Amino acid sequence: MSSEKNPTRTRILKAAWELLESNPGVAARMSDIAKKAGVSRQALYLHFPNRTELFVATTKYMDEVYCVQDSLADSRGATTGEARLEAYITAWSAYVPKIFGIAKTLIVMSETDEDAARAWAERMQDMREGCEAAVTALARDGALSSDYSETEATDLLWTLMSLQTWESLVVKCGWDQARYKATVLSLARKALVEGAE
Amino acid sequence: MSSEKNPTRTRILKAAWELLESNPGVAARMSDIAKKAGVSRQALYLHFPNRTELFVATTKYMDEVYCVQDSLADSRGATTGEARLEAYITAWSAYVPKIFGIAKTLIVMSETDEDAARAWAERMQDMREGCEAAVTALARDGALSSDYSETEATDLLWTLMSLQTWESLVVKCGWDQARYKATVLSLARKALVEGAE
DNA sequence: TCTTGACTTGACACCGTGTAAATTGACACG
DNA sequence: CGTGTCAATTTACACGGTGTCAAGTCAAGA
Repeated sequence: MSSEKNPTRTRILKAAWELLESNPGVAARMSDIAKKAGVSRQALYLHFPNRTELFVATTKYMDEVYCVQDSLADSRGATTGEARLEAYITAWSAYVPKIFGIAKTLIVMSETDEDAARAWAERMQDMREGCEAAVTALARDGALSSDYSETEATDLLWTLMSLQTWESLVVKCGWDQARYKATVLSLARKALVEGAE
Repeated sequence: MSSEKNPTRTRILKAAWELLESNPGVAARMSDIAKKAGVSRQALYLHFPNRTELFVATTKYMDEVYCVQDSLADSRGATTGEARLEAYITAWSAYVPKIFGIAKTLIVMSETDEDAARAWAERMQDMREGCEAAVTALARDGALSSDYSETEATDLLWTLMSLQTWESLVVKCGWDQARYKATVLSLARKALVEGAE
């Protein structure tokens, strides 16, 4: 939608996206983004009130491009709780590497910037709801481990699936995506599914 | 040792410590630290070449105060691999909350500061060696799960025990320390120990 | 032709880090 | 007693990055 509406705005968003993706965490400067977009630095402030809001808008733009809702919603089709758990972990695993660059930047900024913190927390809340749904489905099946309450199980799953865990295994330890996914899934099963091997 | 040697230097270190502990991640400014230490901002530069080095020195000062080596070394006394795993997780669990404030700051700084990144990576390397030792002990006992190579098992344990995992469960989800420790231990056992329930 | 809106240029204020120079005050040594 | 030295102070400034402001350009459209 916004692609048609406002060409330079999307040009800026794409520039920000590429920069954040190519070196995650290292917050790109406004002048870098402007240069990449072929636009003056001040033009950025015509479209976004400040740096943080530009980055937040970039994440929203990405969600739009990759129809996030659709891909994460797939897990809702699963019948059993265990199938749902697997479907959700699979969908999320595919999503994480795409958003890592910008997400990492937002996480780092969260430490000093209130708006960034709120924006990021909101996204993580959405993700948490998916975890919660999987846990609830497990509980409904009577398959949830007695070691954890539903809330604790959600906390744990949410932590296992966090960007930080992905970063640790994939980026820092050099695991490939398939190994990562299989391990998180296995860990989640062993911890949360009653009687799992 | 340094406590005797150089009073103002340690006063600065203590001030930095307190500030970093009270609001983790939000990198305290030099002027804040100076004010807290009751010293001019410029005096800081007489003792430390720059902000990063001041923070790195603060972590070393903390290690000195809490004899880290001693407490982490306890796990070496354990006979079986499983006992060693438990001892190491126990020791580390007790240590994490103490260093969290400053560690978080260093992690955030790592994204933009080369020196901070190196200093932090070095500390994490030390921690990793402890994980590796526990995994090796498990393998020696023939108790290491066949799902993972020794390297992978070390990666996984290292990730489970990372500050990020602690932060997610304890800070963001509000778990208490005992619950955190029990869960990480249980997770590590289920994942890494062959035939663990 | 006149207007409007998007964008540009150039200048500037603000903040935080790091550097530099000149000054004060205490203490030790001959 | 003066002298040197060392720690710390004050004041000032350069630099880089964000965000603001004012004035000017330029093309499209009524």
